[in-house]
Amino acid sequence: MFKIGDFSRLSLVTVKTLHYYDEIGLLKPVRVDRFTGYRYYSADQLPRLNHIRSLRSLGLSLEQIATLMNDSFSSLQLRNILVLKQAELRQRIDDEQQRLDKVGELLKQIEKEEKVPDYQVVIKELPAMKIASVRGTVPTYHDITMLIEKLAPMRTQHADSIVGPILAIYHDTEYREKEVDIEVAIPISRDLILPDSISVRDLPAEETAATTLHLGPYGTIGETGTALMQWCEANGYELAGPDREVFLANPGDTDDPVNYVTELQQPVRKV
Amino acid sequence: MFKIGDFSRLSLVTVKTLHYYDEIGLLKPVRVDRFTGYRYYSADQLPRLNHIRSLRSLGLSLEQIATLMNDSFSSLQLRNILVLKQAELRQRIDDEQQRLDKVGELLKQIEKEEKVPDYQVVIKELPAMKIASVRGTVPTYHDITMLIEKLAPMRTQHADSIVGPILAIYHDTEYREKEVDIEVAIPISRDLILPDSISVRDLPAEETAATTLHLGPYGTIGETGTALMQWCEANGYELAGPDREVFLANPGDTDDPVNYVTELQQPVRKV
DNA sequence: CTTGACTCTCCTCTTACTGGAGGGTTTATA
DNA sequence: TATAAACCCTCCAGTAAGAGGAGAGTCAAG
Repeated sequence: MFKIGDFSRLSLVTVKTLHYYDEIGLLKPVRVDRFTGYRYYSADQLPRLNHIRSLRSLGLSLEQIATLMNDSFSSLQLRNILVLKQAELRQRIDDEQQRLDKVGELLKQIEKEEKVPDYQVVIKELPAMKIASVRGTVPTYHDITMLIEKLAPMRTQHADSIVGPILAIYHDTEYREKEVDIEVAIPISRDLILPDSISVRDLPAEETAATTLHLGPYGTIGETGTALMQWCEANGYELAGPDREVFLANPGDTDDPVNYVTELQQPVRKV
Repeated sequence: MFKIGDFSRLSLVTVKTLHYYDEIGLLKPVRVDRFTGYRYYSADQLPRLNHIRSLRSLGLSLEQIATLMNDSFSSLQLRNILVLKQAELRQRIDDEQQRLDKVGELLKQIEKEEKVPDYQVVIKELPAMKIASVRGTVPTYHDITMLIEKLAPMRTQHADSIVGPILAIYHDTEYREKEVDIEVAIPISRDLILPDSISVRDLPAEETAATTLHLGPYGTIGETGTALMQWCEANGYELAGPDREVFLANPGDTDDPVNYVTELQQPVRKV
């Protein structure tokens, strides 16, 4: 029988860890002195401890290890947990790899431009969503309100199905001041039965989009849009689909135009 | 100005997270009502929050982000932190990949044998170490004590340089009962000036070794060794170098032979 | 005026330990 | 036999980044 210090040296596991394993019942000393509280371990416990450390080095949690070792661990249980762990590890490696790529790109940008990149523009993924929308060609950008009004019944009758802020999709492939082809949409959670004027469709995901926020009234939104396009060009992206405006905070939410928040989204592709 | 709930919906960041960022001073609301304690955010704070989330998605800690954003963040600082993160991510991916490989191997073994693998045998890496040693051919295994005695001055005069338990290396390429070529060694932390009978050398690392514990007196250590060899053969490893015995708990440490602990180590290579 | 939606602070919980304070025990030495 | 060094104990606090919840106060609509 060894005192905890000796056992620690034998096993190359710290005393603190042994205390902890005792506390959670994973590895209890073979004897505890009733009066002094001293823990005594026997050499036979080394294999169990090795087993624990071995499973831990695979990344299993102590809880998983405990279940494995208590329930007269069947190989089937072990297999299940390992398969789970395998999936988790694959996922994690994937994530970390993506992060690494992102970090690398950012670094390249810094080296090249010798300055901090412009965080006003954020590259992100636009998730797929189901939308209720009206599309039409209106005389000027301003007349978008006509389209928005057509969606009014949504707000009143299907408020509980709305899962996101209203947005506009600009279908013109070129910029134009007049006769603009706009689709106004509201994200919904499920198919709805709606008047003919409103259609329901799936808006597909966009893998990468350059996005930026426009704060305040809509008067200067054109400049913000232009700046976004320029950013895309300057950073080696090409436009890949109709751009969107997401009205995060709009006249329906707040009274003071200074509080309006709009996200401009431009799907892009790395050239 | 938005109440925290609205700001949370705008930014897609939970209220709890905003509370936390306020608490650690990373993003303070633009106004806090003196009487109700209600937090009010302004739309201008969205870019900063986006910036924070963007850096976090790269895996930076909030502390790092805070320094970056407080110190009127220079691109040089950002670069340094990113390079650091890059190295860390590479390391992590490497580790996880190794874990994944290990898990995969273990799974294959389970599928094949339909049983829980034998945890008595652990595959691990033997680190390189500097040793003080004596090597000689002794009549029988038992006479290893003669060699150990030659190392006695180490224990008395250089006790503070000893960094591990005493071990034996069996240099015979074939098993033999008599005239055994043994090296007895003690791991040390630095070069020492020693009598001619004791030499100092670097013991190289072994990438993979099958190891097992032998508990109790040395009488049956032969059987344990044989079992280890058989395990290697059965599991598709071939022997790759002289085997070792590490005397984790030996007559110098404990009186009762039942407490002896010896680790048998056999360097191997996957065939 | 009430109801329901929001918000506040404060508390605990998460993993697998590490570090330390304050106090008792063992063992070797003088 | 006294004492010092080494060893051991329990209990507490802390880690990162919030999540979850209790209990109480606040706000807006009908």
